[in-house]
Amino acid sequence: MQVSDINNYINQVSIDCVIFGYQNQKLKVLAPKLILKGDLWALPSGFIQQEEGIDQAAARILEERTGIKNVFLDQFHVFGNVPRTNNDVIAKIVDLNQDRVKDVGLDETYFEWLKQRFISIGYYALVNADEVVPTLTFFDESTEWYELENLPKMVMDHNEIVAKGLEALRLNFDNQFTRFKVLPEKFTMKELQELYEAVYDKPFRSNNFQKKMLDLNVLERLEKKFTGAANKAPYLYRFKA
Amino acid sequence: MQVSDINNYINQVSIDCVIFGYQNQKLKVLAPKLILKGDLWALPSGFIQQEEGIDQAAARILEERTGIKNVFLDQFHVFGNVPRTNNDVIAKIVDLNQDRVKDVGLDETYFEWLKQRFISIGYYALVNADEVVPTLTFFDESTEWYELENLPKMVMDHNEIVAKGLEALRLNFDNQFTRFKVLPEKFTMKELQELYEAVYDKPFRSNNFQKKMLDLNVLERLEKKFTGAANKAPYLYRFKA
DNA sequence: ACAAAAGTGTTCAGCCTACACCCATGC
DNA sequence: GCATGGGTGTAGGCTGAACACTTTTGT
Repeated sequence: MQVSDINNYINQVSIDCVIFGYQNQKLKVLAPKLILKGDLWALPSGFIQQEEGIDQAAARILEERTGIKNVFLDQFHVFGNVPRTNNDVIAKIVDLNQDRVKDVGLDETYFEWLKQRFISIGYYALVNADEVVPTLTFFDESTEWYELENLPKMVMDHNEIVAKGLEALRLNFDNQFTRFKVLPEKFTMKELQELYEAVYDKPFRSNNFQKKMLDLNVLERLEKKFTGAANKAPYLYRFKA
Repeated sequence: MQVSDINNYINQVSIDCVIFGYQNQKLKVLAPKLILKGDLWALPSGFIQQEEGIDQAAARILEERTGIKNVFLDQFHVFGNVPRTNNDVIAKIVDLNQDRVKDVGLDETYFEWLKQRFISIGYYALVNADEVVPTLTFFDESTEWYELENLPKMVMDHNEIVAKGLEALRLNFDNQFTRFKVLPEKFTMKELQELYEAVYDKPFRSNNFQKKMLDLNVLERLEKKFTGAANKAPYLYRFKA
């Protein structure tokens, strides 16, 4: 991050990404832990360049933080009620990490810029957690996946942003689940059901679930999958083109 | 509008208000006509002050343009894909209205500021059109209510913003209609139905409509309303506190 | 008595839920 | 054959739409 960059960003506007990850039949959220004495987390965030659209910016930020390209992202809300600054947290981090400040080429101007009031546009995405290779920024100590029940304390209104992002994910999931690349190319109905159960955190009945899915008319039934298990072989499905 | 104001605004962020008005059983949109040779309209817009939240800013902008206070406003989308500037339109208006520029205390700095790229937060509201006393800005020739079918050509993506605002209004109407102050304190079921029919631009069956409304459990039935007409007197209703 | 419009009841179809049953597979 | 889990069928309940009917009011 070069200081010159801040001149190319839109001022006082940020993008916060609620990156949901699917892993071991569980829905998780990616959250960097801030490099502080206390325990405090944040959402992966970034800023909007003058030449790029906001959707584009969100995709770039997500790629910078996770290494994953071509992810479907959806904007869900803008958070901009005052007071909304990270003033004290940034000051503390800078203070505690003086030794690293020069190494990474940051300077006081940048930190002051960050301490302004920000309006933040919330985006959510759903990715395969195992594909993610998190990149740490100057402010991060580590980045981990957290289950929604164990979500740690986050800066400002970031906990609220996650809650609203989850709400939006669930609300739109029937229309969007084919666009998230979390299942293998070919998958069984059971695998799709497990994904649904993770997202909504509740069980579905397999027969009714299958009926609902097939009625959506977005699945293509393929050959059967012989697993070697002592039971009927399930069909494989693929999303229609 | 003082030039000094732009230093107190958040840069490159605006708020566009889709102000729906109810009048003569019709749903309309408030749109100022730009003071140009050609015919071009825009949405009432404004900017966010450093000390105010975005919801607050939207309420202030709406009040500045319509004179109405305490209106329920809902944020529905952010528009921020590039290119998104009013460059040419502003240049033309300034050029055509040189004589008025100094009178109203505007200067080149302000116009240059306006020509930047803007990210715009969309809000919608629904008001009683007859209560509105529109205020004209430097850029407006007039301000009128337009029925949705006759919506004129607007700058940038403003037509799209209206479309998305209408979609949001309809989507949330069952949950929000009690918060819009467009009906009199006491109203008949028929009056409520006419409002619904205006919003959704389709007829409802009075018996099914009544059942649905009463099931929502937000209406309080009051005394009958004797109009003098040669038919059964309808009940009056009030929104529950 | 009658017309006009408000209000109520009732049936029908569609959808989701829940329970029961049948089928393929490997031991 | 039998346990296991996939897949299908069907009855019950809820919701919303359409139709028919009853009630109230002023002329």
